Amino acid sequence: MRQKHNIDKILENGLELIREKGYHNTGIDDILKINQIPKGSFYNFFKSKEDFGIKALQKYTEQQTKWVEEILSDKSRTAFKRLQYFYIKLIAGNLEENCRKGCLVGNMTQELGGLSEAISQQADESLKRITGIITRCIQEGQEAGDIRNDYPASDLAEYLHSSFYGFLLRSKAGQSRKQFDIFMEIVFNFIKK
Amino acid sequence: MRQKHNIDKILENGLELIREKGYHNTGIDDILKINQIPKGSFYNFFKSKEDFGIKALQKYTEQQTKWVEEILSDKSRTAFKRLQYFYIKLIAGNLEENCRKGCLVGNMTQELGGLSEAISQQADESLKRITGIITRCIQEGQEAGDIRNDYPASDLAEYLHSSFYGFLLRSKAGQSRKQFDIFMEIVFNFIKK
DNA sequence: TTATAATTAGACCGGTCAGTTTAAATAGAA
DNA sequence: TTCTATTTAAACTGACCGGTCTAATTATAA
Repeated sequence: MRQKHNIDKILENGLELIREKGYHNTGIDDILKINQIPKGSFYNFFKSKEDFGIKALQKYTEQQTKWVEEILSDKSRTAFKRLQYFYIKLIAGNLEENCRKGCLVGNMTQELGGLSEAISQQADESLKRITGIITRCIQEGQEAGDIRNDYPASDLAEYLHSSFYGFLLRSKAGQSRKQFDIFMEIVFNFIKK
Repeated sequence: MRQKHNIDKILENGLELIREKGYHNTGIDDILKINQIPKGSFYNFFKSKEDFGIKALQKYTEQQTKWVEEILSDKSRTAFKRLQYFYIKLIAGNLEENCRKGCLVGNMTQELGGLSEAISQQADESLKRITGIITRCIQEGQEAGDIRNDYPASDLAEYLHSSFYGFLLRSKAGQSRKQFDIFMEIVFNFIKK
């Protein structure tokens, strides 16, 4: 029998809900309601809430990597400028949401990092995928000579992206704009050659 | 009537629970159980779960500030070395807990930042207190000449501490040791003169 | 057409959620 | 001692939690 409901759509709507409200603060019923599906269908597609969480994380990561890849492979800018543009875009999106939602990967890592081994693993995988893309861009910049090369590209990528998560977190409590300015100024001052 | 139960102790035990399991994943009943108190007493001391959360945050911040203040005012080391020592200690404590628990302020900011205005405010207040102490130490280092002075001390403090939260978050998903090494190496390379 | 398997549907399960209520115990003030 | 106010105690409320169950529906294969 062909599916009446669209699993991708269910994931996207649910993922957005978890990103906003958190994992434990989002009930299965909330996900059913926003998608207008009965419970039986949900448990036909996903074997548990945790399973849904993992698949939501995968879906989100797919979307993100696609977007990052696009920006960081645009050869019309230098690698350095591409990275700057990437984080400017990220920050702009965050400010539009009043810094209330953040990143699903970061949020779930924080909330479930010590609690669910399966979700920790998926989060780690997601983070590796993104930093992998950033690493390649930094490598390019190092070879071109606009990014410092006294550190391995992978370390600089880890530094860049992990730091960003810190400022993302900080902005959730308040004073958002200023935090991001400090991040952009200092971090890009450090990596430039 | 004098209190039979100790509010401070209730806060400390409850705070530890929330730090481990998260705010929404910790029930009032869990807090009652660990403290061996009935519900009536809890609601006699705290007007709601949110109220408990705020007071737990305050308690935790008190403890933290006291500890930070102690380390960062030890004049037997240079300001730079004091900061290094502070983060080494912080990281060591985190590794001991297998990076599973993190920081209550960070955790609650992430989980409740967009959801509870009252808790966001308390978290912001807590973060300001800590970065304030770090700022003063950096200022000292700038005057003594071992920390770069081309940025305001407050910006460097914000940079240091927010970045640290990012690495703390990252370590919850995996590869902990390596993340912290990158943090220490790069961040202190940047702030040194 | 009939048999089979996947999907849809929602009532239902025991347990837990934050919070209320009522009453007993206990303290200090008078 | 008596009065009053606070604290202790736990049963209780209605809503919601993740998850199960059975039945009806639907599509495909034989």
